[in-house]
Amino acid sequence: MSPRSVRTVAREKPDIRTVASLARVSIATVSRTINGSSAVSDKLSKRVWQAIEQLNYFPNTHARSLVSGRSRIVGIIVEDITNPFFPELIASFEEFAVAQGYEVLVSTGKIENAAQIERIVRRMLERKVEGVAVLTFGSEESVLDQLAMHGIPMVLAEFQVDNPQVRTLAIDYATGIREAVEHLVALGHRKIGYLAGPHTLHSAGTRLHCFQDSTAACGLKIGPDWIVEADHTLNGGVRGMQQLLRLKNRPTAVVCSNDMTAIGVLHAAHQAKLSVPEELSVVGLDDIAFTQYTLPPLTTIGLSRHALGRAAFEALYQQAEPNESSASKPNYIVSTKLVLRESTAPPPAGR
Amino acid sequence: MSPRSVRTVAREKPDIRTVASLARVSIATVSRTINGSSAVSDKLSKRVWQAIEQLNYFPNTHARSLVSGRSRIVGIIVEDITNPFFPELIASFEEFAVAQGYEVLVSTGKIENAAQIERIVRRMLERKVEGVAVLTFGSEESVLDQLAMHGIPMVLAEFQVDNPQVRTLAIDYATGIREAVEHLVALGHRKIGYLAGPHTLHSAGTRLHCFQDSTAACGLKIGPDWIVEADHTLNGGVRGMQQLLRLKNRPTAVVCSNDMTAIGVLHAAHQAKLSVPEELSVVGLDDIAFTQYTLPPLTTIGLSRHALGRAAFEALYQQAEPNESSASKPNYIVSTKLVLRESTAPPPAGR
DNA sequence: GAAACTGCTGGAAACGGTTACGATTGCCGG
DNA sequence: CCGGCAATCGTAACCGTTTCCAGCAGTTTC
Repeated sequence: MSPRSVRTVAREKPDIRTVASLARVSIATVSRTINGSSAVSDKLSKRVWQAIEQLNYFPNTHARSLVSGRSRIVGIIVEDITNPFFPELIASFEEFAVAQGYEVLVSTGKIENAAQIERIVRRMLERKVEGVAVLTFGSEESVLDQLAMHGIPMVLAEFQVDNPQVRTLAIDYATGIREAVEHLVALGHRKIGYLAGPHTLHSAGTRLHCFQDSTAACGLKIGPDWIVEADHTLNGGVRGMQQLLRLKNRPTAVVCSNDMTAIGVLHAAHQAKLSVPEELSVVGLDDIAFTQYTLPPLTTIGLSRHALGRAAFEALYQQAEPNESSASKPNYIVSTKLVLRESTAPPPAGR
Repeated sequence: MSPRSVRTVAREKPDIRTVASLARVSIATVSRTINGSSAVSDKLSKRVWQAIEQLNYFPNTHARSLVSGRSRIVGIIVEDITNPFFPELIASFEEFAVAQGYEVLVSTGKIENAAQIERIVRRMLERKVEGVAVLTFGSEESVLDQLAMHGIPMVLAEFQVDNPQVRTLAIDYATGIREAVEHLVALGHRKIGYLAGPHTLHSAGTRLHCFQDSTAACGLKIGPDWIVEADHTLNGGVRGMQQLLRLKNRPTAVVCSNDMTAIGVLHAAHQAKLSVPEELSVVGLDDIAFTQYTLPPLTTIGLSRHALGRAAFEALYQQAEPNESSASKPNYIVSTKLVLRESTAPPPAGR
């Protein structure tokens, strides 16, 4: 009738049966040639592929995962979509997942109460994910427990857990952070402050330890009020810096647990008429894109979200794919390194 | 044997059959009470819910969508995950989708050649999405065509298309942009530049038109080289501003097609020792979180990603849910408004 | 008091694949 | 020429739901 019906007519979606009959073989053979699950003669295989091509056929994912029990879906849980680090991490994770024919189910949004946890676990379970990457704050241990209870493989960053279903991605914060404090020390700084991440976040803890180790190794004495806990947000950085500014004896440099914090610090310093880097040096961590465009451009410890996303997916993939010939359980290591820009300089003359 | 086996034992996942036999009813009845697809007596209904509760049962999504033909998955396609606007948009979209029991399939990543388009369409088709929100650059028309050809409902921002399967979200850029130029004019500016988005992006086109209409309405004459095309990235903003700076007669204010561009402008101005806002006023568009923390904080035209994400999902939902009693095809409107911060001021004395 | 409805309920047939199992074929050595 | 074995293929069972259809009470209507 209407012309539009022509455009959307799209002849019936082809069956596996359609393919089989066009190729004059059984549906079992079609399935086998598609999945390579068992040998098919060249002659038939050719006919089948030809029919598939001709019909523009592709298998119905739902039927497939219903019978095989494998969904080819992996989940990823992050909390702070506002920090550009995470979108890029998700994008990378997705890239590798899609390349292997997996789809990814993303859960963003803070998770604060039992109902939300329940909801996330439910989503993952309903769609029968084959694994979940948990890259979040630390408040989610109960998510881990529930997922583990259902036997779902997981991977998490920088947080050892005794469950064999859980793999840990080792991130070498130590190197980058050491480079950063050595850099500051070389510039002449002796009083270095630290804006930590939330104590609930495990990776924030290891970052802090790396900082403490590095300063100790350099023979620095770090005043206890030079270390203040922020929350990895812009505003947290502002407040943290304001707290440092109230000190009578304050640091001449401050390293931050992430870039968002550092950008907040820049803002707070400017408000207080403190010029960076002349009167205060600051270094961030993550190397998000914005750090190149702050005033001044931020010296920061680079951490590749691309590498992290890849490692996260691969760790999952290995557990999901039974045929993957590696009984090994490699310790994925993601490295970090200092990238110098313009937010660091020697401390002001009077120390 | 090992203690761990206890933790992951997780008795067999309950069937619909398990529920049925525990409740002493047929599986048809269980299905009906769950879906409310047809009346079930109170007595049986109660027994069924009780059994569900007791077994901690939930339906197998794959089986469900195999037979029903409905996947309860919607897709969303964005290109620039690096612009914080989009992650927040995705998060909002996801929030509303999940609230309605939908799952969302995200496709990020630039789409530049036919193979990538093919890949995206394939992903959406394989998982049988019930609709797709396309919020991207303009280069993807062939994605639209292919999706439309398969009869998949779509929603896109600010881009009219003649296909009835496609709904358009109207975004009221006019108001916010008018407020912005009126604001600048009130401050005394008469020479206003514009850093446009890529011409391939339709919404960038309408933004530009709004700017031109507003300046015309104010009786301003805009020099042709005051309008330069950027690409909505940080670096694009830098380059665009540098181009404006090369002009002998350059604008005293510049409005940008988005915040990323504006932040780039701030950076370029600083490099050129131009102080904002004293020597140059700049206004962005989007109101991403970072604009509060730039130096100076950016005056920008706010556009709620929350509202946009909601509108996008609802437009899709309406097309997907047959029972939704609205034959109406509402024009979703998302509004914009100017938010004043510190990047605008009267032009320097000598005009 | 039978016929015609109404409202619930259960049996069984799909949905579109994968895969266990058996059947068929071809090739080989004896 | 025959038995045996490996390679290949087809038949049918199954995955966990939804839903059509028929059955069966309990009412209502003549």
